[in-house]
Amino acid sequence: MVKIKDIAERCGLSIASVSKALHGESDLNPKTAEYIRSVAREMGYVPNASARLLKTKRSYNVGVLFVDETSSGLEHEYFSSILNSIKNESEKHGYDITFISHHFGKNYLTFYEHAKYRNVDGVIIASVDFKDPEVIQLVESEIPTVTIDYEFNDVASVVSDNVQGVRDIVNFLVEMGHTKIAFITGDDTSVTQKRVASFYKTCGENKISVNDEYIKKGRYHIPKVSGEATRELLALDEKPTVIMYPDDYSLLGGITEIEKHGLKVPEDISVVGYDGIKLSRLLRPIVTTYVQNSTEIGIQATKKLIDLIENPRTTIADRTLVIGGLQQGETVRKIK
Amino acid sequence: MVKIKDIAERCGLSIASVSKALHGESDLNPKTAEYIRSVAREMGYVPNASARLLKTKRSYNVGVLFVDETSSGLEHEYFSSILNSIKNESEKHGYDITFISHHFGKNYLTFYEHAKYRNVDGVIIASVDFKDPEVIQLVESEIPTVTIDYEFNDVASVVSDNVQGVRDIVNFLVEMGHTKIAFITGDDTSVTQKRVASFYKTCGENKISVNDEYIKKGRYHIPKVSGEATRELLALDEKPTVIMYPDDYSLLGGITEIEKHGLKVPEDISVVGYDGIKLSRLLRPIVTTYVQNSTEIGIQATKKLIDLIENPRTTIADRTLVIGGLQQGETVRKIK
DNA sequence: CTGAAAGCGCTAACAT
DNA sequence: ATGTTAGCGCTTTCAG
Repeated sequence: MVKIKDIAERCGLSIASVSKALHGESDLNPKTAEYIRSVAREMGYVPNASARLLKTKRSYNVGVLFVDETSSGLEHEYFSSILNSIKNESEKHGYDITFISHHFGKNYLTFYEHAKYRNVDGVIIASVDFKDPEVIQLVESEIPTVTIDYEFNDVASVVSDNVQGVRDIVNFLVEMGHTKIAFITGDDTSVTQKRVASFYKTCGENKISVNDEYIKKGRYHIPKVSGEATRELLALDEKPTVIMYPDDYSLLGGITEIEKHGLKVPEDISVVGYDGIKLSRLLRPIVTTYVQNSTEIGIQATKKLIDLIENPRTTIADRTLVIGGLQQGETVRKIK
Repeated sequence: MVKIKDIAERCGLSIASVSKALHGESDLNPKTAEYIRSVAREMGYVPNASARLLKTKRSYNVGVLFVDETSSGLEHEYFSSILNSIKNESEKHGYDITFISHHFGKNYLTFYEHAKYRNVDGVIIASVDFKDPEVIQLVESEIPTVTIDYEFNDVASVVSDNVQGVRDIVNFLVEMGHTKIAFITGDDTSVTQKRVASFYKTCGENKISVNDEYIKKGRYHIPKVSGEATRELLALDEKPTVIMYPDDYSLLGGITEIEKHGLKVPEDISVVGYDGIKLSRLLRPIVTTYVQNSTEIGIQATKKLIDLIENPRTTIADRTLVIGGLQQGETVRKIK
């Protein structure tokens, strides 16, 4: 491994000069600097991030906390897309990514400890149980953090506009003549609470009285659960004319159930998803869904975090709202 | 930040003793060691991976090279699933993951340089252009590497059994009475070459003469391309009775095209995918596809790499074949 | 059993 | 314009 000292020796200069040349400091003869750089290049010099960090306390590493109970957080398109976006944006700024986890090396580390262990400059948190004491420990620590789809007081956040999302969906359904609207929700999280609140509010604005039997508790990304909820809805005396699902995967579970009953989408019953995964456009009929702008969410979160890291004084830990858009699709039928 | 020195001072001992206690060295009074550890715990000590690395040359960091032209490699379920599996397996062994990329911080770094910069102990390479000189530089370097779905001489690899996959598919099709089998391939990679070779071979074994018009060049994960290839196949005088697609996404593009022609799957024409993404089980009809064992691939690759890192002498850089399984599904119709 | 000291590769304040 | 030097936090010989 070639190091600064090697270059210094080869050039007959001090390591300080080499370091300066490599950083383009001004108090060095430009000729000398260029010479040093050419030698460095020729010798295949690559700086050592760890050695640098030890001195500067800056790792140029962004921690990413992305977990769920099933350890398959990355497999949900919404999150893998956000992650991909965080990765691309971070790299653009010269940062790398480190996944924060319960690092079971020799001994158990909490999220915060893991972040310290790897000296990350900041952490982006998404798709976790935000009530977890370890997550709270992390956001309350001195490490800059940005949360995605959740808001802590005084912590920067980037959130997809779930209120607007559900409002857009409901308004669209009303336009299409629907009033018997069922809603299968996701797990009980703040995102879900916002969606439900927006559902009631928008229904109210449209003078639609919500039938409580039409609200079913479901789970995110578990088609089977929404299939069951769908079955219950179909068993009602007064069936809904449209069912809203918590996400596009769940919608598929619902459609399967609907077809089992010999019904067709959207002729006999309409359905709406959420997320706007790529497949929602590939399926026939094209899925009616609210497309979350996952790429933008990742970009905003990363920019915010880097800003927080590099300009702690002038950056405020506010909330960034990212709006998506309704994909009208073909799974909602116009009534009357 | 509490460091070893702080603990040493608090205990009235030397930093050497503290370091030893923390590592459970035997040449230390057990009582003293336990005392030191309790103080460390109480003070909230977390080791500094970078400082340790500087001394030991071990980062406990695994580099992961995952790219494609569109910078969306992570969004393909096959790869995000492998990545998730690499992540989980690495963490189990006390390793973290660093994405290797063209790190555009101050100056451009090659993959190899980036790997050195971050001091990764080894690299897992997947989903890249394996002809890229930078990739070759990396695998030929002193850094331990494992490739996924590609084989270099003398480089450890973990590959999904594409030969068996296509064989299983073709044999199944033949059992179902098909002889007019079309095959839309993926990009021209070694994986594709293996699949095509296996296609010809298996057809031969079944005494089926392959009509060259039935072989179409396609692209992986681009439904539109396979849609077009499908259109060409449907325009033939003697249409195939079944079309094999390079992946499950592409299959959806094909189905869309088929339905545009007023044909139904599988009544009028059968289709087969590849990969076995989750959705392939959620769709109706359930997709007939070959399920690649992506989780196992990730686990094997990680284990191999760590073995290579920790036991360089005794570990051989061989090839590990991971087999999948045919998901019979419902998109292939039995003929006669 | 415990401690002193060297040094990993780098930066940056302080000389010269 | 260039060089000296003191660490960053840790491990690890080698002494005691």
